[in-house]
Amino acid sequence: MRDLTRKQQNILEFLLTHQNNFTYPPTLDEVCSALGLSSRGSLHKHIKALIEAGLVEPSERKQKGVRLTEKARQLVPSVGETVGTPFVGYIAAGKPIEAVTQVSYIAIPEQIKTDKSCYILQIKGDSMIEEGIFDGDWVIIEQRSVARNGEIVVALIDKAEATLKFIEQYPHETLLIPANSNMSAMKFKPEQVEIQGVLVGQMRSYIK
Amino acid sequence: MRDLTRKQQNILEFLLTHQNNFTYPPTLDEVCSALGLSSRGSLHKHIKALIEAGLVEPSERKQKGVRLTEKARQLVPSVGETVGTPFVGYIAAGKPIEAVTQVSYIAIPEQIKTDKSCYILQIKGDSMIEEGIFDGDWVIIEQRSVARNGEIVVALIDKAEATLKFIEQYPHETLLIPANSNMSAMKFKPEQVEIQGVLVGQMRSYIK
DNA sequence: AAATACTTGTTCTTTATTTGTTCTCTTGGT
DNA sequence: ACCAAGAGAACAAATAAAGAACAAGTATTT
Repeated sequence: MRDLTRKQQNILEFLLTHQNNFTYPPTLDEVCSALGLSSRGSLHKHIKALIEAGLVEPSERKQKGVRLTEKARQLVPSVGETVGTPFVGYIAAGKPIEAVTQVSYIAIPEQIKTDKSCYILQIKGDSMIEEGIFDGDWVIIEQRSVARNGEIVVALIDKAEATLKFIEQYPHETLLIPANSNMSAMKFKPEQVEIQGVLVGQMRSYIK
Repeated sequence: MRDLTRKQQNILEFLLTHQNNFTYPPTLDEVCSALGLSSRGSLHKHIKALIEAGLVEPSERKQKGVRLTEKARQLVPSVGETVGTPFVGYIAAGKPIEAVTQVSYIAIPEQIKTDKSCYILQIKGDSMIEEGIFDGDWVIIEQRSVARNGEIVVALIDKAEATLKFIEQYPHETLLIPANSNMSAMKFKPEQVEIQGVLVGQMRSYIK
């Protein structure tokens, strides 16, 4: 195999960590937007290098998307190490999730994630301050659409605002409860609230 | 091998540690920022010395980062195993650090550690609860023996008790201040307090 | 089925950014 | 004076990005 540049390794890593997130192999455009690129042409050059290295199936102009070879799949990083978890954006109560232009991958320890598919958000705001979740903290969210009462969830309200709150669901209403005594619980009809994930881990940096 | 200066040994040490935590070698700029240098040019002089000593692969102007030679890797047999940051034990205010019998290594993200040598402790107790550090949380500590006022440190008191607190140091006294309004600050003579590290990161699991 | 519009993979050219390298100038310690 | 070390400027090659253009594939409409 010929040497890969750093960028090419990044792309390979992206493909490896996301082969489960796509139902079909992603098209060049999809990979582009996932990586924050705006030109298919730029990406294609990298893909070509991966094809030459025997890591991506040659596609012969068929529009089948980017498919990894068996060889690439066997590459998956050494023994039991956590692969990267995508850092997808910021969450601030009362606003939609603000996606980062370039999704980055953070290798987090298995202790603070689950074996289901997880993603990372960074907190803006103080609504969960009494739970020890501060402005600037990262939270690891397991992607799912149902939760048990008392769990902390990423909830999308009226398909517009995202927020991180405790959830309590009753037959005719759903409560979203902050952990901040200056704020009060909010009441919604169940169909207004869409669960986008459940909190499974948290981390914070004290540097700078 | 010709003699290395102290600085060159530091750089070699960094490179040896780095290779365990990342899939690709660092660029000169990355090494610079890891070591607190602000000039690539200065660093390059040292790298050149390491190349001459046969410890770093010559790079022939390719942008491949600073790669160690096989010879260099064999210098440190132990690091091959010690991937990650060591989890060394539990810290509870008023007790010595309770070391775990078997040290384990956890791969933690760069974001919550520094490039210096770090270790992990698990918290027992509530003395830092208002800082969002809860019972059961893990904290990442950078090993050093000096701290600035206002930093959170692992302090060993009278060579007997370990504790995690804010520190304030004055010429004739040292204050250790909890983040829990039920507890009060403690006052010591400077020589009673030995700093064992400074808090740089924290993480928490919500999985039962 | 044929005609049409839209996607997708591919190639190329141009422009921008990153990286390794070399130099010169300073600083601080011995 | 000597040395290790650092800052910073300058440069060329390597790498990456954007965008235009095109053809073969796919989808939609007629």
